[in-house]
Amino acid sequence: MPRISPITIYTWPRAVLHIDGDAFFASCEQAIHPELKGKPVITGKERNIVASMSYEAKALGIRRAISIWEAKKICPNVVIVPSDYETYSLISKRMFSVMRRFTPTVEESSIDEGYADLTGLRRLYRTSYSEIAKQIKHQIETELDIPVSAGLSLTKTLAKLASKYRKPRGFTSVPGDVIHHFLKEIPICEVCGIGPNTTALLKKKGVFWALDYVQKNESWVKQYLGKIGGELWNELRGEPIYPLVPEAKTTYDSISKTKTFSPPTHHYEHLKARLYRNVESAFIKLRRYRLSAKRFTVYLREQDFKDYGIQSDLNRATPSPQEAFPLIETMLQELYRPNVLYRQTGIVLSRLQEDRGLQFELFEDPVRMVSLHRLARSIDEINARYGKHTVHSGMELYLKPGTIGENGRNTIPLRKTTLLYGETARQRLSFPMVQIKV
DNA sequence: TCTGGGGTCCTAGGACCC
DNA sequence: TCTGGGGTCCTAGGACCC
Repeated sequence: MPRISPITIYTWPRAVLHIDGDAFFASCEQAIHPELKGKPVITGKERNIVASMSYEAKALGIRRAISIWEAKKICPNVVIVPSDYETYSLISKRMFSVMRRFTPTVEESSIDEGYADLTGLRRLYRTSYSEIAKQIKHQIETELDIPVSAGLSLTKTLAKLASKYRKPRGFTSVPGDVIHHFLKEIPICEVCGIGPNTTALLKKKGVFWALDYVQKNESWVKQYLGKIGGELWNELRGEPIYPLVPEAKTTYDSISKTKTFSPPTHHYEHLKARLYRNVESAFIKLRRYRLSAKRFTVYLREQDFKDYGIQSDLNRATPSPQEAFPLIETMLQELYRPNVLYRQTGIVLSRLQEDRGLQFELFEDPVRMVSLHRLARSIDEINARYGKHTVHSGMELYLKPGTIGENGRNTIPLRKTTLLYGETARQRLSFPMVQIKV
């Protein structure tokens, strides 16, 4: 038998560019409102938590996830703006379109960062990869008026480390022959994929820098860190494992909504109202993507930050919260302990499928099903026109302080346009309301 | 790090089947 | 008295990311 020799595939080194917006949200605000340039700016007013801060604010010691109140204490004249996600995603789209002018292989990894594969473009532009990278960065910064940092190297992992290396407005190129010099200066915890737990483990094994890591052998890292450990080991050595994924994300594996409230409460109806709000929000998003959900996970977070969840499936995926509410209420009852204070409710929708309209199970009431689905669509239309949660579950009235559930009163100040549906609204309230027959 | 919200992926172990 | 072996699928939970 003749020996069959393996086919050798020769690969050229890739040139991967990582572009990362510097203080992206705050920079967008400064681009749109030039009078804010040079000033400390923070976004996140609507949640009372700093979502993003300009470099001026960072210099004063303001950090992410602190409260707006604390930020004000640090710097009384800090400019506080609500997050304007629509504008940010518009600027984000323009950033990626600049990158796509150079190459179609662009991956949008989040709103403020992405990768571009420049491999092979040297001939086209008759210049080095570094020069092409600098051009892309320059065009983004001048056209959009926002600062970005750029990193260029052989793999996604290296390119991302490179863009982080000098910030803001930095550019770092790490060609193959200097990788080890570069990794000598990178603490292992900075590598994307190495979190706090893995860092702690590696520290015990004497690995502090990215260079220590790549100097271990592959079986060692696989033994301690599994598949991901091996992948990162290769990526850090310049061997590409992770491909660029140019397709835009069009669907989800799961959709969740959680919200923390204070003060914590042990009041059952209040929790239920919070949870129903989460559920409705999650379903709104679900329907926007034309999906339906089969699995539901209900979470309660206790005062000491312990989470308890419970999970259950419907026999068929649904796009309508009405169909899920009975199940969700049962799960909540199962989880709820009267003497515990809770600070957060949450819902996760999973086992998502494309919503292909209605398919009836035996024994189901088709008329009711059709009504429920039409109700959901109508609510979407009304809410699209008049604002989110204009029509919402009557259960949510428990969220208005000083009304039902709190002191037995059942009158409530409503927005003129507030409509209600659901059992609670019909049964418990005596004021005029729009009744929707289900 | 005194703690917000929304995601993805990996893995060990159990259930089940032949 | 001793007690197969292997594959697949599913699940819960952990870890990580922005």
